[in-house]
Amino acid sequence: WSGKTEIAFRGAVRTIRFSSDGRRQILNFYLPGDIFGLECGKHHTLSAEAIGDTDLSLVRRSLIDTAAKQDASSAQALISMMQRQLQNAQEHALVLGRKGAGERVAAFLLQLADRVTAQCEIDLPMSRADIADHLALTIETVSRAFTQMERDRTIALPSSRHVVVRDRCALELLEAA
Amino acid sequence: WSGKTEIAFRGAVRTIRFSSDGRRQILNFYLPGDIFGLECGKHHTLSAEAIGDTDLSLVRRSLIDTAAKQDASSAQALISMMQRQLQNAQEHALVLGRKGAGERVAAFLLQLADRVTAQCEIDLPMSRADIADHLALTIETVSRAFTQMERDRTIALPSSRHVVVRDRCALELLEAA
DNA sequence: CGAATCATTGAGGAATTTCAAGTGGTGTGG
DNA sequence: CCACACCACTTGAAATTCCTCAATGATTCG
Repeated sequence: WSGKTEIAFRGAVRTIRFSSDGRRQILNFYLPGDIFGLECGKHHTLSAEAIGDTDLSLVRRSLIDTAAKQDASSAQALISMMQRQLQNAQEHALVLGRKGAGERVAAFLLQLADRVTAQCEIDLPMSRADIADHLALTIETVSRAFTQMERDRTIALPSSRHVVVRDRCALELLEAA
Repeated sequence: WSGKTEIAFRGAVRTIRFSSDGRRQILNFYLPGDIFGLECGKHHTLSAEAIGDTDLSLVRRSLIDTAAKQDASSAQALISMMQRQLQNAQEHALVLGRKGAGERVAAFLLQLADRVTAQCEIDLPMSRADIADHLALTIETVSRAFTQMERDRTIALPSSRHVVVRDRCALELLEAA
């Protein structure tokens, strides 16, 4: 995968990097409407995978660059999208570096809740393993965090891929912990 | 601090984010010649501090943006700088997420070694606390990692702020571990 | 129904943090 | 010049958190 920028229409996408010894880190998940691939420079440093059936719109990188060259406003748009990506990456570093397991999962759920239309009903397109590799935890630890939140009545889990946020405040409190 | 992009001439700078409960995460260190502040969008999400005496060159953000608008090549330059920053942030997330204490310190030293002229003699401008807050470890763990490397003859520590890389291969091996 | 995959749960172990004490250099005042 | 205080750093032992390993449950699909 190289030289393309993409927009997810349906489904979900994960961007991945592998450490030298094969451990997987999921950098981000992309939902319908999100744009990704902006970071690709000359070297391929990451790969992207669809999660389940996904419709994408591909845009050649060269098209974007020439558009940015010719049109000041597209250049500005590109720059501010990259700024958001950069801030997002830094936020992620903060979460990985300075938060415990429960706090990471809470932050993840809140971030997701803000991105979907029904802000209390989240359909997780990704597996526990994906969440674990995004938050730098194990599957088991993620699962335990979910169960704990369910016990505390912070969330409900009608099914393992469907989360209902019962108490957003408690979730925000948990994130800060 | 806002709306400025800066170039370090002398000394060093750290960029910082605080988690809601006050824990500090140092996102990056900047050495002479480095450029930082590209990520600043409308909201201030991070702050920057000089480490010791530092000379800086400030550039108004608006100047950069207008330059990018008028000149295609400056826009391209800005975009590729941001790409590098983004890749760097993702690499950092990988380090924080998927590496142990020793590996993080090794990665940090290698990264630093590649940035200074004398590739084996590193003068650390930052304290152990700064390194700890960058690598998401404690002061003590960083200190222990240094001591361990010294015992293994991987590095030498003439003083606590001066590192001599004795065996770069061992360091690279350690990083991958 | 059985197999396969994904998720949950529990017990034990490993790595890092926390807490507490000690070292070493540096500057200051006697 | 030495005693002292101060700071950053180092070191050790105990505590905590998360991971590993192993078993069990739930859901889907042939």
